[in-house]
Amino acid sequence: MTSTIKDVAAHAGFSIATVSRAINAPHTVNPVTLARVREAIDALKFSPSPLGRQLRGERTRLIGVVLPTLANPVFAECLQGIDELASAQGFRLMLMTTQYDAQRERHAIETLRAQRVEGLILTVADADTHPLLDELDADGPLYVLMHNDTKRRPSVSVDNHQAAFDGVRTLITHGHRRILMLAGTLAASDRARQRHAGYAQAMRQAGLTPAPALEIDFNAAELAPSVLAHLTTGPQRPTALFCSNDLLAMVVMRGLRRARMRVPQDMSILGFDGLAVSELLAPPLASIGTPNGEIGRSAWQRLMARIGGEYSGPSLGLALPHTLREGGTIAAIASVAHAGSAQRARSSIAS
Amino acid sequence: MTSTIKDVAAHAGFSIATVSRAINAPHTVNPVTLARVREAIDALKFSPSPLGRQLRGERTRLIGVVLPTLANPVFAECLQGIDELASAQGFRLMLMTTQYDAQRERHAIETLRAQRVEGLILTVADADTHPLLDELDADGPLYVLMHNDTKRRPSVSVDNHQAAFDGVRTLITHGHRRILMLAGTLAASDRARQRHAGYAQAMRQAGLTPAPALEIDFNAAELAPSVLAHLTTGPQRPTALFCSNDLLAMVVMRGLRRARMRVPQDMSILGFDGLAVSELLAPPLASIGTPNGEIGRSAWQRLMARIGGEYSGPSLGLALPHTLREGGTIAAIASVAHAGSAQRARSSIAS
DNA sequence: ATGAAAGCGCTAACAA
DNA sequence: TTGTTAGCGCTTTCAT
Repeated sequence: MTSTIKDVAAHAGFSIATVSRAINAPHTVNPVTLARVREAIDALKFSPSPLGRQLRGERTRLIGVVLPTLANPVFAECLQGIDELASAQGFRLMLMTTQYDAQRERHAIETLRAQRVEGLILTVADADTHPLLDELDADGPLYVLMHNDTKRRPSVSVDNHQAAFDGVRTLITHGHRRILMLAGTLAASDRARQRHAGYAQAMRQAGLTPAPALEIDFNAAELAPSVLAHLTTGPQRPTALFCSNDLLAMVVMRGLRRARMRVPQDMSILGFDGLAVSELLAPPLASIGTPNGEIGRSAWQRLMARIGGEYSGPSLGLALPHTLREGGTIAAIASVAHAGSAQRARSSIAS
Repeated sequence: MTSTIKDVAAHAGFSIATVSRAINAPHTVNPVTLARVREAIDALKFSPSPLGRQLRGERTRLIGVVLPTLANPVFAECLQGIDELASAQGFRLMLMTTQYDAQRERHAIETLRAQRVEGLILTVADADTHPLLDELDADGPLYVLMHNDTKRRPSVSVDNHQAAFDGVRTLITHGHRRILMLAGTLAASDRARQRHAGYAQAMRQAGLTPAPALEIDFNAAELAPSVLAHLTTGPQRPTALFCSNDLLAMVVMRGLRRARMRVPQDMSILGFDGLAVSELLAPPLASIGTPNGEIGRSAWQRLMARIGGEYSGPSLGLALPHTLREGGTIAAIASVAHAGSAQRARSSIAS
């Protein structure tokens, strides 16, 4: 294994060039020679070092993947999709996570670039205004964005605006009028903004007034009391929450339950991501689903197309279809009106 | 960026050797020279190609990670832990997943080895009988196993036997006597066997008869009718289920609910993994927790120790402490006895 | 303190 | 068809 092409050449009694050819262009070498070389390769358990090839300026067969985090299954699922195709096609993946930090995004890209990856698949905080991406556009490597829904750069995503619009429409259709949007770590991201825009449009179109997104630190795993109060008290309290991702929705759901609010009777909840696990909740979380595995695979294919030079210039941003999973966390507004009965039910659950 | 050490040398007016020294051993070069070289480096935005270094036989600063899947957050969390330390220490991670397939395990290891990784962190299906690991011991890169609980090789895990024992003890303490163990894809893995052994020991110690683990394909996302029947009907039906992982537990929980079984009143459930998401269920899943991030970090540290030559021979298998998260899915057996009331409750929920 | 040169494993002209 | 040779970018003797 630690043997080199030289060893094989010596063992087989030919030059290293012949060995190289035997490996890379078998048809150009005499069958008998070929056989001998192969024998030697087997005997020495030789496998050509990618390093030599890579340095030689050949294709490195290395793809860099930059993700915010793996703690969110969304990205783990994307990565899974990428990995499927990558390993099937003999590429190696180099992974870096950024924790949504611009500094780390820069570092990751530079590291990967230094490693001479042939391409990059990335999810960044903000795709439109990212100077790094301009640099990549300028002198490579080629990249495809994932989950960054932008028209200006090659990307695979869903139409976040439309998806949020559809979801909020559904809430409105169920009779909700006081709908609040909750956003997590993504608050500063392009996705969050687009989702909020979709929410706002749906609200306005129904003659309702959109509110700014309420930012939640969902790593805290506990809902802040002030937030909870905001959600649960007062005559203007929302009857439905649109959460910018499922993890957040799950945390909120739990927080509400602890405050003796019933979901969906006292509060409807709509998530975003369509995580497999969130469907296992009781009731299953209603959520706008993004085809994560497919997004990963699709990003891979686009990247390969770009690398192969068959890049279709016109369609920069590819939006895959989103789905609307109607779980059990959306109630028609009628059932919310009866504060009295909700009250009763609540106390019956109490401790 | 695409500039080489040569360009820098030319630009600075020194030889490439001096540039190399300026980078790797600044103190050995004249301060004035150093300044000039650095200037050139900045001007050309030069960063040394890892490829050259790697080929030169230097350290590649590359670590391979081999995991069964990323669809299970357990591994995503481990990877997250690894990545934290790796990027902090300037290492690059090369990732491959195996889908629990021995063939792919082999392929992954060979690929990574060919890439000249300095070390390997892996989770394999069966650590004890794995011929590949013997090869690695012989002349592979150094490795550390993760979540493979074996005494024979360097590994970081929990004591699966003990953990399962503790968990099942708790079920028994709650009065359960007919406890069944359910296993998923891991059925063939060393972990699953150890967990089953722990289950069996706890059962026997309480004078109960352990049953073979019931194998469930939890990728199906639906419980097979035959399985469901097995769990829910007959006088010998179990009152508690010990699931070999949380994902499985979640699927089972949902399946039971659909069959109008209440958790925990009609069936207690104990999971394994302690996933963050499973705690967001209602009720929160009782689960034996493994410190995944910590396992990842710990595996990293052991690997670094081995690579650095400070390997502590004696303690091959490191078992991190597991936790027992007592969620809401375990009921004392008394409440199960009243089949009548359960029946009533069930029908009141019906459709 | 600096430079010249060899070589890591490999591929691709170019020769024979 | 096969061999010779020149690098790819870098580090590292060994000279100077």
